[in-house]
Amino acid sequence: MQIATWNVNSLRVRLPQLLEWLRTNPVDVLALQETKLQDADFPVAALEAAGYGVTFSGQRTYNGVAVLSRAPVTDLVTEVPGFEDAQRRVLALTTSGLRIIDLYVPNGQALDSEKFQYKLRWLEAVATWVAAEARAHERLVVLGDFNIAPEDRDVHDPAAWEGGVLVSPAEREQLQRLLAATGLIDVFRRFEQPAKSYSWWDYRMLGFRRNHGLRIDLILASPALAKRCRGCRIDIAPRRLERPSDHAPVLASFDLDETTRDGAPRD
DNA sequence: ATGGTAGTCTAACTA
Repeated sequence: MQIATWNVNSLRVRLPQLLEWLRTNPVDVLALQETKLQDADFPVAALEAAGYGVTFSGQRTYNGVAVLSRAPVTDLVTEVPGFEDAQRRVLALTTSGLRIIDLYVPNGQALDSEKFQYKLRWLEAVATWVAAEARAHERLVVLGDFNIAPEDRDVHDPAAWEGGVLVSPAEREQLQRLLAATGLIDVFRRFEQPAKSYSWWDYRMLGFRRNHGLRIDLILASPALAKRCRGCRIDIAPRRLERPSDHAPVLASFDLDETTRDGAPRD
């Protein structure tokens, strides 16, 4: 079972790249962010033809999340309980025995901005919701664009970023609180990784060519699922293409067989 | 000290 997340920064622009990527990376579940499409404009037919069911919560111009899945979907949620929000940033569903929560965390713009306060309030509400989902679902994956680099090793130049959004103590603490409250695990760090591994590079200042990136796209798994995670990697190939998204996809593979070859339960 | 690029939609906002 392969699961991935990709902030495509406009699904309309990136659809050809997405279809090509799915051909060579036939993942079972793909969480998308920043689709920037109203539901009526979602490219249902093209993705169904590629072998995926589509579930989406869209908005014109900004935000928008979607999940592509090979297996049927149930129990769709597109609102954070008790949190009024016109912005389409969350999508939860169940497929293949897994609870999937796709998140597009607010960027926050600047630490002294109204948008940063919104980011913190949003994270607070989402943490409460995800904690409830974690209690209800043993096999939970929370993935997406978190717009938070968890640690300094996830930042190309921590000194240059100090005092900025994506790395500030306030939002990092919110992320750590979410992990502590839910037991969720950042599976990327469960495996040996190349040094300076990032998932997002600014379009400006030759960010990608100089590997001036941040790792802000995460796959979090519940303890029961993290135990079954067999790998996690960032695929930077799409970031090299003409007219790329500023984010690269992140993939994780899970071994969900209930038993080993000799029939004994695996743990 | 500021700007650089991309997407949406042609003005300015968001990232």
